Order: sequence, then structure tokens, then C-alpha cells
Amino acid sequence: MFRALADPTRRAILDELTERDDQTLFELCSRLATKHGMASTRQAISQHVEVLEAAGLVRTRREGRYKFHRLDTAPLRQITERWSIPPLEDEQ
Amino acid sequence: MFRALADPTRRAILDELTERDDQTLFELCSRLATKHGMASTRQAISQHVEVLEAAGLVRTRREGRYKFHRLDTAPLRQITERWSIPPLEDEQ
DNA sequence: TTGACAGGCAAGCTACGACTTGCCTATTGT
DNA sequence: ACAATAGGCAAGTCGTAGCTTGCCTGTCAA
Repeated sequence: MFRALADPTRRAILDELTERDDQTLFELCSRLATKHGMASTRQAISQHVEVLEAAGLVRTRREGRYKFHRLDTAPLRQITERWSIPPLEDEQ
Repeated sequence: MFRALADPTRRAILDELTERDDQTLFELCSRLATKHGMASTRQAISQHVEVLEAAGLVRTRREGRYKFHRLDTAPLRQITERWSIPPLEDEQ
């Protein structure tokens, strides 16, 4: 899962899913291209999504010929727990 | 900094510094070898530390011929803020 | 002052990750 | 039925991350 976060395109996918859940692969492709300025092919995105799925950061649901993607931030807790991140105080 | 977290050896270094600050490079080497079972050379660890420094996750202080390493978890906040991790409550 | 110790620098090797290309499957609409 | 659409599979290319090797610099103790 740490490896999954290492790639900027994958982080952009997480960003995209943060502000809008249940996107299809094609939606993700076009939105990444326009809003994040990343010109990636569908296959590239598809492979990134696979990695994110394997890391448990993205859940997918098949529906007809569409595959919807949903963000799951639960695995990210590992990070805050492992190195005990100080609870974010108001940094002036 | 995400890339810095992607490597298991580097995460082990952070773990090591979590439970004991101000270790020298040689200390880190031997402790990683014994406690974490990672047989890495000094140069390898040194390069990992460089990456962690560049990511702002490790602060160093030179003292004579020793170089002490200290953990800085501040950059990790980015993660919790970026994808709004729910504040870890007592789970169950 | 000189040898032992802590660490740095730089070039080279290797393996793996990101991406492409080409073709295939399955679902839907007309 | 068949074309269009959403997605999957697999092989191949290329760059770079991680590691090693060899040698160099700087500090301290005898």
C-alpha cells in the first residue's frame, strides 16, 4: 500500500475519487486528463487502479459493462498508527 | 515523500528511529540487521537516509565524526489531511 | 602523527515499475 | 444480428530505484 501511494498518477486517482465516488474507468481517464493534466492511456489508468485495489485503497463494483470505483481510506490509518502522528493542532 | 515511504528498508529505519532517536548511521545499520533482519550495507542505509532527509522525514545533526538521526513525522500530516483520514477513534 | 573509526562520493549493474501496443471479451442499443 | 462501447489480457520497451564496489575525507585516540 505504501508502494501504491508512491506514484503521482495513483495519488491523483485517489484525489479524484475523494471528490467524487463511483466513477467508471473512462470517467477517471477523462477527468485525470482535463483536471489534473495527466495524459495517460486507459490501460495505464487501469493498471494503476489494479494496484490501488490490491492495496485496499479502492473498492470496485461491477454493474453491467461498467465498473465503478470507490475510495477506501481505511488502510491509510496504518500510517498514522505506525508512527503515531501528532493530532493536528491549529498551526497558527 | 510518498516515494520515500515506498521502500520497506526506509520504513524500518523510521520504525527504528521511532523507538530510539539520535542514532548514528552505524547504529542504524547494526540494529536493522539484528532486529529487523535486513542485511544491508552501510552505503545502502546511507542512501536510504538521504532519501528520508530529502523527504523531510529525518533530521540530522553532525557532531564530531558522528551523525545523529532524528525522526520528524510532520510531513506525514499531508497524508491525513489530503484524504481526510477520520481521526482514529477507539475501534471496537 | 598515525592508525582506527564514522561517514561521503561516484560509477556501474540489475531488476522492477510505468507505459505502450495489439488484440480479445462482454454488455448494450438500434 | 451487429456495431459501438466499457473494459481485460499479455508481451515488449525504457527509465530509474536500490544496491554494490572501490576509494576518499575527516575526526579522535594512542
